[in-house]
Amino acid sequence: MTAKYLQIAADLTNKIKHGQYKAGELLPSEPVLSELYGVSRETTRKALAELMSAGLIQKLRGKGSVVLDRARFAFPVSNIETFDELNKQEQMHATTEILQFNDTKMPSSITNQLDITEPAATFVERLRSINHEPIVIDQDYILKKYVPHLTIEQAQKSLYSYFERDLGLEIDYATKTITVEPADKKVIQSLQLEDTNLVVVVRSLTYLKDTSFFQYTVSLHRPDKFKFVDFARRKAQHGRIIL
Amino acid sequence: MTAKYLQIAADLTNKIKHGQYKAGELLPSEPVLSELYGVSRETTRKALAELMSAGLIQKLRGKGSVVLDRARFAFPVSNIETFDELNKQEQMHATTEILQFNDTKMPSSITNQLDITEPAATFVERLRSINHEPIVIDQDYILKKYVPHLTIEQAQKSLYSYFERDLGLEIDYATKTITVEPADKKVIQSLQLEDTNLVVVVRSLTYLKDTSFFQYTVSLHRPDKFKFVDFARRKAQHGRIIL
DNA sequence: TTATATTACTTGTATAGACAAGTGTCAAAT
DNA sequence: ATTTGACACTTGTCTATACAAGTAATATAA
Repeated sequence: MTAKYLQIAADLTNKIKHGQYKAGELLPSEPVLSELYGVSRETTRKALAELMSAGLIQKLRGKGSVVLDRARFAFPVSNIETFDELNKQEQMHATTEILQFNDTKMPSSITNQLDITEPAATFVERLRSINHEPIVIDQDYILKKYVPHLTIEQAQKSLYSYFERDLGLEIDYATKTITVEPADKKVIQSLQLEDTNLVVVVRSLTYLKDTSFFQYTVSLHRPDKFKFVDFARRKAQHGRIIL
Repeated sequence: MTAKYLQIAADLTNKIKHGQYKAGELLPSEPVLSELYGVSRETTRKALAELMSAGLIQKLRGKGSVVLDRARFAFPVSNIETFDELNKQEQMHATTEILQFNDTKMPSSITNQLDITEPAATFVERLRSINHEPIVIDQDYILKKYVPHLTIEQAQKSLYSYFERDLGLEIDYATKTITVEPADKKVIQSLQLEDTNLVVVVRSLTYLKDTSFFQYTVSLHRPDKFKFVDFARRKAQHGRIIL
């Protein structure tokens, strides 16, 4: 049973998504929503806090909660985090080619910093293409401790749905860095780079709900196909540019 | 008077920062903290929720709140959002050269999407360098409606401190996109690009607390000096890569 | 007409209490 | 020795209530 406030948040999100509450309009006030859903005001406020942190509404003291216009930008790609989900939702001919698949250890650049007791890992390198254009190379190091029996078939599909649905792993948070770096010849060839030797490198350290580190990913993006979108509130700081 | 839960959050943040609570350790439990600060449990929980969303702790049901190791990465640059603050905190010889400063209108690419009634704006283009190395060009369009009398002296210093401290503007949220694009000759020269003609482009739309749009910024980064760090929880989605 | 209060809304903060649910320990039963 | 159960902890959810503070419209007084 999921919590009431999450159900309410999901319901409100849907209603915004489908235009029942339009950008620029005010949502019903907290007491009204509370009456509507049959919950206390605090529960309603928790639901609204979810929409707030997702950038869907802005709460204005003394006035109400406005629906933000960001919906226009955010929704078409919302909740798409993996290549596989993208493939299903959009009408695109997306393919995944496995370049490498073997046992290895977590790179020392990671184990140096995180004191990992069992560095045994599976390495998967995949080339992702859309409409026969290579877009990105994903290099994944997945700790054997949490995913002992990864097969090449699962890597062909979606790793995340295997982790979460089949294995029940609860992926919770990640730290990411984005840089631009020169690529080696193999990468240049795989991504069919022509005018440049630079690629966008996204490095992700992914953690489970219980704070255990379990996956390191290096994504090499073709610079002309890369776009990163961020919504950031001033105080609770997320993305940050370091000079 | 700032809220109790924010004071508690700030206090806990400091204590984590100064090693009073170390990475991997558990914070005192919610009832204990509540007793310590003399507040109710719900107030304590609000404070912990702040640390949670900042990525400082992870709450574990049935166990407690662990201090995350991310502190190591996040703190040296924490709260540094502007070039001016960076200059003060770090021991770096940072300079700002104003390339352009004039009246203009908000670009049509923006006014097309946001229906702005008064597009009159101030344009500021600045070249930022560290240790005599050019790092980034910032192009700011600031609506006259909110900042009528911007001077070249303020642009030389920090725009944000002028907006927030002097004018009392409450900056609240922003949408950002990061892409990699070819630069024109002027930019190539200013940034002293050699091996490439690509720059990292960060476009920001900045909004006030009352949801009014007031600033558009285009930052052109030298690719070899660019680094973006993000902490993202799985559900409340922030940074997102779009293919 | 203009300024000032009143009033009725809105969200923000804080409290006290209750129960659910997950974790770990230790004792008792098997 | 192993499993089971009770217990004492932890955080998660939800309620009901109260007051503070910001907004906007209206009525009142100057």
